[in-house]
Amino acid sequence: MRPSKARTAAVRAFNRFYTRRIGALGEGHLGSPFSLAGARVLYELAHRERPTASEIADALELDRGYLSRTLRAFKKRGFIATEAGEDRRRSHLRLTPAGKRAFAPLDRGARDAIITMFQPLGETAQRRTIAAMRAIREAFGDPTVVASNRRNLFTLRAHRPGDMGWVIHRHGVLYFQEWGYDETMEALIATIAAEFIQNFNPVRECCWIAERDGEIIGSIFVVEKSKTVAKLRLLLVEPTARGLGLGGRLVDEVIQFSKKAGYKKIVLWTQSELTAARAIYEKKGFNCIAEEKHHSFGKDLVAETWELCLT
Amino acid sequence: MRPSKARTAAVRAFNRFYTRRIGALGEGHLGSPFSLAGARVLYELAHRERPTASEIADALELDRGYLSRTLRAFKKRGFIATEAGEDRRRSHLRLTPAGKRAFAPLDRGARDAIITMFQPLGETAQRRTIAAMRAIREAFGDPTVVASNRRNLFTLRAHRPGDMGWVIHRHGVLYFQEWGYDETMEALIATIAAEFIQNFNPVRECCWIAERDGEIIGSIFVVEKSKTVAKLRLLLVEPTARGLGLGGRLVDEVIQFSKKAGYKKIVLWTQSELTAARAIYEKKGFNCIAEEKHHSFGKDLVAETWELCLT
DNA sequence: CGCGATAGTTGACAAAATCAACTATTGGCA
DNA sequence: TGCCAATAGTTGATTTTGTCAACTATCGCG
Repeated sequence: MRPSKARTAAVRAFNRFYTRRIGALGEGHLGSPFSLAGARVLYELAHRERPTASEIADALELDRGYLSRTLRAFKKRGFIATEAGEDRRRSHLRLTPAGKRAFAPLDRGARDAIITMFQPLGETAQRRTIAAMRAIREAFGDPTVVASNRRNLFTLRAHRPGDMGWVIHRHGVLYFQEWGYDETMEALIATIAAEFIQNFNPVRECCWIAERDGEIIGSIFVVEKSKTVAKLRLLLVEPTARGLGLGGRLVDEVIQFSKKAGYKKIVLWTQSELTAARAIYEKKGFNCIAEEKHHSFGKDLVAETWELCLT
Repeated sequence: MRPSKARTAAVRAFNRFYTRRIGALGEGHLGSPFSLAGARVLYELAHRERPTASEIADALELDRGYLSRTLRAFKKRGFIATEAGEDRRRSHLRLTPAGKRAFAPLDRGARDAIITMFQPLGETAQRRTIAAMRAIREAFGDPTVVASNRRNLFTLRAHRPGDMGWVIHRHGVLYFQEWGYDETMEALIATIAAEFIQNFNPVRECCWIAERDGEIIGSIFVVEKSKTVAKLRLLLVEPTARGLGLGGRLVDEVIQFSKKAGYKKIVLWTQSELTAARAIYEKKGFNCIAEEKHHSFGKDLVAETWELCLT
């Protein structure tokens, strides 16, 4: 789709803005004996497995002759070692310990520059900015982002202080935005989360927090309902993380955990209109065993109880 | 706030990605007889009102000598005309019709490059990308904008969906980080917040959320303890917002509201070690009327009850 | 008036980048 | 097998880009 004039203008403004910003923080090579190009080459050397010269030239879109000279200078200074490979035209490059030492302050410089740039921002602003950067990369098909999405590159971990609040917060915001639930919904979630912590039994219960780029993108809980029945709760997937199969993965974790913990059955409570979640439950073998109309969260809803027999 | 490792890494990845992208679309000067620097200078000349050389040098962060030469070349080619101003040291620059003609294809090139880049994106992706770009620009906005924000200090508002979770989240994180409270602390906060929503009586109870730049920086609650006694709860000020007098302001709101609502007394419960909060209560006229040792949140604590008579 | 600051220019250089020619290999194919 | 186009990397020559410091002309101000 052809972008409108206003959009092209906005992009150009952003490009100008960001060109200056990147120039200002200069990849951290300012004050080091390396040029921007040199710093970028070192970065590639540090982050690749025995790359060839062409590989780096392609990655950085550098002239091969120019790169050759740069590499020769590095060799002369003892920063890189070469190993002949199968193909004797090309040689594989590798940072020597001295090279790593030379790169370290540069790397730190780049990190510090970013820290300085981010320091003044608050938690929300930081999170928003990171999300925005990710969105841009995704939009323009940055292969690494796309690949990381495709490979389901998120991590699951146990809960930590702050997580319950986060789960409550996001439930509140998302259910309000997407379905118009009022704040009593959030109160219910808060009660559930509080109970979870207060009665937490690590052998019989579990919570998974999904992260990507250090940002929480989803959650799921399983709690003991009775000796033989587990209850799945608080499945949440951030809008920006949908389509990765995260929801399914979280439910899988719950099923696996419940089996290992010796439960015979998993039940869950949801609303009929939450179709995305229902689809996941259905796919994982859950059956809807009861429906009930009710008025909650400022809406007329149909509650559903689903169950999955583990035997 | 210091960004986490994951965040710095994400920013670096974005910078690398965007450096390449900007390089690739090269401001549209590719295929034109202008260098990147030349093109940028032309752009500034085209979009400013009779700028001086220094103005452009500052805007583009170019060396004045270098710029001087670039401008001389443009003059020689008839692209710019100079007019002496009041101050005879500086002269005002202006694109001649020939200069405009020379700039036109360049400008078109830049636009086309962006159109090509955006073309494959659908409406939603485009909108999201533009929003993301704006978010980034805002986040790193001009120092002037930031300064003006700082002068606006903060705004107070009533609670909305998502706020309870936020309050819980930040209590959990901050008490953990600053005092080492474990997650049962967060659970308690969650219970309090849930109760607040569930029993909310707007005539007798209130919640204030403090915002700055659309970001929550503090909270306070007042709830009914009895007909005559109000209870102050969940006073929180973000570390980044400390020193603005926000804590005092929030307590003032509570006192004012409680008087208006006809309470005779305000009480609150806190821990002896939370000195910053204690200082505020003391300053506002509260007295500590009871102390009690207890073990909670994974720590040995001394709980205190404070009260303020409103009569 | 005189002095320090500002705008802009210039020369001398250094660094960065480009281009094209060149060697040494490789892989494919008749 | 031997030939040839393609690939990886190197090198020389050159241009472009950027930096530094010195210099002129003007301004603002006590």
